[in-house]
Amino acid sequence: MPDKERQASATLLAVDELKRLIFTGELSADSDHLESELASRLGMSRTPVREAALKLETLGLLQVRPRKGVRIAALSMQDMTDIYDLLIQLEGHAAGLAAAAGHSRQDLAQLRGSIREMEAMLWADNRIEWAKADERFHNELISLGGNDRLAGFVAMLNDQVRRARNITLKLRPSLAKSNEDHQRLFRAVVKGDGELARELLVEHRRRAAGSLLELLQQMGLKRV
Amino acid sequence: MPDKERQASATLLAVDELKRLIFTGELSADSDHLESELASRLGMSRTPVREAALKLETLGLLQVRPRKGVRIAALSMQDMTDIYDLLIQLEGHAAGLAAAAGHSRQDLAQLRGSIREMEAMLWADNRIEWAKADERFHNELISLGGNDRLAGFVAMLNDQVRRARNITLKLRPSLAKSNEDHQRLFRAVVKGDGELARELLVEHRRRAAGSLLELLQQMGLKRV
DNA sequence: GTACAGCATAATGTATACGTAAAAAAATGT
DNA sequence: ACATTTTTTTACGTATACATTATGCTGTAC
Repeated sequence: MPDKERQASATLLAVDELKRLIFTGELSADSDHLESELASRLGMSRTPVREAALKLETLGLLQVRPRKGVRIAALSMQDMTDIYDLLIQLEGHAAGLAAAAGHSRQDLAQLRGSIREMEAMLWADNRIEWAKADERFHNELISLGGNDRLAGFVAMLNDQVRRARNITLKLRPSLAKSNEDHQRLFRAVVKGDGELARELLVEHRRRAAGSLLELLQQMGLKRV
Repeated sequence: MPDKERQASATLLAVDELKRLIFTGELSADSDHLESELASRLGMSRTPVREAALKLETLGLLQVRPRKGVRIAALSMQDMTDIYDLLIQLEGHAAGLAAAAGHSRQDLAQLRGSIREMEAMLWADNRIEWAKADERFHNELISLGGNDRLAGFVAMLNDQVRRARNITLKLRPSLAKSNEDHQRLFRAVVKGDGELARELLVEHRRRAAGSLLELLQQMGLKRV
């Protein structure tokens, strides 16, 4: 059997790599970069880099500015509150849909698995892996809602705040409380109680958003 | 003074023009088009057309498919219900924010103007202009909510259903009922009652979405 | 020393060229 | 006649070349 993995296009590689550079902060917020510079950095010509930049622009991660190159988007506190307000509404609605859809225990197996994983990582005090499992849990829940566009919007907003979330991840207190929330949310979904699932999700996210914003303010970060 | 209007870039022209062709149906749903074909049609080279296509792809209006050209996105009934479900949530939330923000009568002048315009167009039986004023009203309301990303998402979803909406515009009954809704919604916003504004918006949109979907089903359109 | 004009420079926006891979067409054998 | 292999064509993905235009610098005038 020949190589199974298909040859990814340079443009898609550029999208992934630029995202990575943005999320890790290697390309810092509000910094400018020439297309040619990024191209040589990624080992390709300007064309795929430019195409990737245009995609990332519509995703809100950067701006392509005439003759100024690419500017990595930074978020003000207002942006952060706007994004979290939206995220809470969208995820809350999705949680309601997921619960109301009446999924079988089989459908919810992955969700349960993510919760278990989070518990394990909590014990192991591994925040990185805990955060990954947390995101998996939320993504699975949203998928169970069944509205792909909603899931897309949520993914987009999550990408926009990923840098900020990474910064504060190490400092956030009480991941244990988070795990309790997930347990209760899961039970609400199993029960098929959409309204309860929605409320629990909203409360859960609201608290997380609040503590994240507080942390950023304590750190004195005006733009992230 | 030299020409004040700045020379729009070919890529932005291509975006606008392709949007227009998609909205009017000149590029019909599920149809395929070569990049070179579109380029000569728009009187430019492949590059800006391709860049525009990539942008429109992330906006959900078409797909760029390897060696098949661009395919104009068609919506299934499921897509339509997903989109309207999302639109209702987002606009409802925005209406609540707009009302709760406690805007002055001055801030609401444009909103009032759009309502007046709709009433006038209702009397004149001009559905095209009525629809434009209707969209203006909704956009202004959302802007008053103050969350630009929310407004962007709504605009994106509106673009995705624009074709379908155009098709059914001529057939929709009772625009008068719509106008009543707007009046009541406006009063709720003036009063600063966020919860009421939200409910009114949600009901208003739900009914409109329901009748639109019903019309499409009656017409036997599986994909629009 | 300051202001302005003209020029040089640099980076984008767009066009074009080209290699590659997939699809279509043709040819060959059974 | 049908299946299979080979050839040819086609359209994209990417690289490169070029034109355009903003920006900054330099020089000159006041």
